[in-house]
Amino acid sequence: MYHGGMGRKPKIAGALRELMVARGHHAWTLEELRQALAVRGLQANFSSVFRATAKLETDGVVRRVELDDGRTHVEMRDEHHDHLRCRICGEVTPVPCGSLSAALAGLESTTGFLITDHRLVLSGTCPSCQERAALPAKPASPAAVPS
Amino acid sequence: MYHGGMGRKPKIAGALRELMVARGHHAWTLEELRQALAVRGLQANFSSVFRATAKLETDGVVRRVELDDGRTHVEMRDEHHDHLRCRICGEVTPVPCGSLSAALAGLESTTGFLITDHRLVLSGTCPSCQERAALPAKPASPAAVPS
DNA sequence: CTTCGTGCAAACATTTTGCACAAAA
DNA sequence: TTTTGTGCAAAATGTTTGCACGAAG
Repeated sequence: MYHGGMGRKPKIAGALRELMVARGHHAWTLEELRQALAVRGLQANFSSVFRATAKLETDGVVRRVELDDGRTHVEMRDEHHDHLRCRICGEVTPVPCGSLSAALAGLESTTGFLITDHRLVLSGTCPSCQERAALPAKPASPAAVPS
Repeated sequence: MYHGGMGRKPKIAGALRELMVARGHHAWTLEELRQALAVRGLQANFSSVFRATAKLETDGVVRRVELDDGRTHVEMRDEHHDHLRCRICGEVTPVPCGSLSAALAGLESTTGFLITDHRLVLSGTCPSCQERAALPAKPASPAAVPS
């Protein structure tokens, strides 16, 4: 016995757009999107999130990007940018790729390739995690410093 | 009834190294490696290729890179470089990333990130595929020119 | 003996699709 | 009615691990 359409709270795709334009987070995995919807009171199935984002992609609203954690991420499709990902906290920050353009133009002429797209994933440590790493593990227990 | 060790033709890892240093191909998927071994007469199991490459990675001989086709690729670990991938024929060409270094240094100071690694995947059309696309589908049927 | 590399199968993680069905048009 | 969006289950895809076992030391 199926109960698919259920109450069918109107729309997942719409809620996803609201979520993603609200920012605070930049590149979402499908599971992150599903959980964020749940927090907002919309219990959606993973498949539905998958299909809703697929539709948003078709409509040109979002773009799918592969960062380096094996899962696909979805982001709003504003102007092109690259990605800075902190290896410690995992947060993804967009960065403009202006300084790259010149380098790409040079590559086109030296390689003969027609470059139609690029994706630059930068890995490193974000400022907050650098601070955290610089501090003793806890001021309260200075003897607990690991190395 | 298992017959695991079989004849155990000496070594997969060694054969993989030979394959990969021989070049002609740059970034290999595990399946590509397995097939290439088969052509050379070494029937290896996918898992064995997986583990052999894992070992090579641990030994610092190869590196794993995620290009944009969903599968993991393996490449020899010489100096760092970026990747040009043709969207038509799929061939991957390494390119030096010298011109990028300056841009990265600039990003470090403007973002506060400590950038420890990067991966640039360029997509486009390689020279051969550009030629192929520019030609009429076949010289024998000039009326078949698409646009 | 122990260690290592291997084949095979199964587990695992993630993405995608098939099907039924409710709501909307 | 048809179309669309949905839940659920299962398939598809790619990666990883468990286990037996032969070869090497």
